[in-house]
Amino acid sequence: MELKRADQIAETLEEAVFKGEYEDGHRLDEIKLADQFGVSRTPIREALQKLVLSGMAEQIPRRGVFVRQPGPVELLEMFETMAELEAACGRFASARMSDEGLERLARANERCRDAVDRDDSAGYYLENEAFHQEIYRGATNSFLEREALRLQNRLKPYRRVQLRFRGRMTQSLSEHEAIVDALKAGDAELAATTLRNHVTVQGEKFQQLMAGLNQ
Amino acid sequence: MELKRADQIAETLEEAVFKGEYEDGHRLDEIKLADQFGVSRTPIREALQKLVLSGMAEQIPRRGVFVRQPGPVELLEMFETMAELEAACGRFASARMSDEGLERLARANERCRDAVDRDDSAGYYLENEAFHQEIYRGATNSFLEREALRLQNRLKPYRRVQLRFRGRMTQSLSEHEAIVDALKAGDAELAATTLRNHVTVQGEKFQQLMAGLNQ
DNA sequence: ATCGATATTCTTGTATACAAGAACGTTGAC
DNA sequence: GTCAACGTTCTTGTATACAAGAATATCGAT
Repeated sequence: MELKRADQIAETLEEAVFKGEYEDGHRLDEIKLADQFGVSRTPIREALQKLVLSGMAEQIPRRGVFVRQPGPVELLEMFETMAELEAACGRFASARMSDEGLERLARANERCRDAVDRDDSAGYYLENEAFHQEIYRGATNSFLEREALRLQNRLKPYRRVQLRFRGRMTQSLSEHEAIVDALKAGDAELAATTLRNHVTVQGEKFQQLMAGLNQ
Repeated sequence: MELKRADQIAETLEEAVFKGEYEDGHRLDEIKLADQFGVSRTPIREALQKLVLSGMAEQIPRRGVFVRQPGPVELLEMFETMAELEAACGRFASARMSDEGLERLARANERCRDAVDRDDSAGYYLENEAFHQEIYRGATNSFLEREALRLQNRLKPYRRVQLRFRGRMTQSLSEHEAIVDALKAGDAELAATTLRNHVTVQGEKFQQLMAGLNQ
């Protein structure tokens, strides 16, 4: 389906905020953006409203729309929440995932292993994402799946950095195998616990890296 | 802070959708709404976009904005997700809740008991809401607290009906006491389990009532 | 040089206009 | 009577205009 101009612009702006092209507190100027995109202010205003409602910017009435990059505390909280959502997905998936789903999950993890063998962190990152999305799908709860995808997407720029730690890909793969085993065994608690710990480690690695950069 | 007109209209429309004033699939006519609220289409369009982005309506480009009342399956999924979010809040709160917070929680539950004694389901409903919000706060994770509040608010029209079941208030109160005990004991798993079960029962009661009405 | 008041400029929120696409009604053929 | 094509009407998406409020600049007094 064809997106209207305002929606296209919203996607472009969200990507730019993700990439850090605008720093925290930057005011998104309607007139400048209208010039930049070659449109009137109306679709720009509509696009900015999307950013505000998704939490990537905040609006102060009659003052403007300001970019909001999450600080370290908020990121920690988001990773904690992501860990709990993934644990919930794992719990449901352990009972509800079909045999086909388990097959796809195992294959996604094999592609993760191939990426580790190649020392390919970009490939690992993509296959890791697909691995987790297979579990969200396996929870067989569309609402929870959407919530998990939304937060996974929100944390995308930060999830990547954890792979910079030496040995993290190998460790992550090992954790994946424990997750797959728990799901195959139909062990709800084990699936929940291994997933929660797996994502918690992601958040911790991120915090450690940020702490290192700020010194 | 003073809300702009568009935001005021959005709140009014959201309340109307909550209350079921618009049935599922109803097209929200920009021109009619502009007349009704005595404004131009511009703030109406902005308000409608809020409804779309919060999931209460869907937009089909160049066709219009249509109200989306969740069906039974989606409601079940939302209650399931709510149960998992509350379990997560309970897990964190068991370790992080302050003594003052535990005091406030116990007092909120005493007000629930008073409402049961009066056979006051409206009062119970309000105090029950405050009870749960105290646990969200006690999780000491602002992001998770906002997510839980958002879904609690979304499920508001449906949570109320469960109290129509005979004996449900007394049962709910009993479950509350188990929750308070688990939090006081600092038992993360018990807190999570009792909260998850408590909210799952809410969802189940709702389904049973809907099934009865549809016959 | 600094500070407060006032004036000016700029940006936002809303109103209105217009083009394009969708929905609906009418007409003619079968 | 039904269906397809065409014409008309209505609604949406975007452009532009304007008023109001916020931000910034300037000027005068100390």
